[in-house]
Amino acid sequence: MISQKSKYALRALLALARIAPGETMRIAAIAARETIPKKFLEQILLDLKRAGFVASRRGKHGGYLLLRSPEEIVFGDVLRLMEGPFVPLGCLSRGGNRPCTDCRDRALCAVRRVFAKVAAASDEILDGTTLSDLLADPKGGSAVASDASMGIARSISLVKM
Amino acid sequence: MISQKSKYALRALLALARIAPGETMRIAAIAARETIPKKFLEQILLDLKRAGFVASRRGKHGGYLLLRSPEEIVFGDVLRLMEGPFVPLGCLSRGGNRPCTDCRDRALCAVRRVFAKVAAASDEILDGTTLSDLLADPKGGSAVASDASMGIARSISLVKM
DNA sequence: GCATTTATCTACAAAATCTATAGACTATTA
DNA sequence: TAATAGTCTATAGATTTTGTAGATAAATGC
Repeated sequence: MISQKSKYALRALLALARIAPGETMRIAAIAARETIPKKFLEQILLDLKRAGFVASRRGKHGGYLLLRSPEEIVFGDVLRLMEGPFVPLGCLSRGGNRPCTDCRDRALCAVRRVFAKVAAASDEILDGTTLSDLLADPKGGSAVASDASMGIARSISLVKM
Repeated sequence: MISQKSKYALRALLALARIAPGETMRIAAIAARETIPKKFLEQILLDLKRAGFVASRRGKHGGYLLLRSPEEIVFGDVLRLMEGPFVPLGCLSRGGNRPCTDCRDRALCAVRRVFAKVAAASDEILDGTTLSDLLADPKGGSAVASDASMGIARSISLVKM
């Protein structure tokens, strides 16, 4: 389950993506517009700033602005910043293959292997979607085709183990 | 991130899948074999029992056994039992389309749409993997092909929105 | 310079969730 | 009827999440 913090971060970035390039938006304005607790949002924006997603200006006419263009702001990057590695198992940190501490036999590793697939499939979507995908087309979201019905998922190609 | 509880549940089921059909395995034995706190495992097994995955016998020579065959025990079902709906956003309960309470504008819905894809991709893997997949082939896990390298994910076909 | 505005920082607190433990109880078997 | 093994309810400790408080620092306009 994604945290409120991540959701707030994505919404704040989307709010900033909607203003004119070079302009700023105040924390209070973002908070009001997106229904986010202001003091909580402050911390989130600082995290986003330290990670280089946004910049800020102080004083009158201050506020926040995007530091990268919406095409360059990838969902997966934002989520990994806010949540730590977005993986279903602790031992599955991005690219890492270190065993879990309580992984004594093949059984757990088998479990791990399944969740590695889940993580890879999630990353594929999250790393293939940027802010601009959401701005451009309210129906779409990423380059991935989407025309099947809920229960009838068919195949995923090339999921890394 | 998957909970310890789910991991324990899957490991316990795998342990039961490895004994001869019709035989039982005691809680204490499962706990020792899989390094799971015994009293915690008790609760987990009760949940699994109420959901119809396992049955139990009391008294001497009692214990637990699988109620369904390993081919019929689907990862996704176990996880949804232990974790609630395995989706990245609260408003994405299985099949449901009810809006989030704080989903005021298109922006958040756009966020929601991306995570719907993630949920669908996860479900596809988790619902396509059974206990028997793990028992049969320690290298495999599900029917999904897996031969790409980590960073080079390519395409996912037919992810439901 | 001074007041105002706005972001920055550190610490803390309330709430929820996760993980696990305790202990009394019930059913089964020998 | 004693021993074994699952059942049930309550609770406690730890961690994480979510949010708040209050002081500080920088920029701007007058």
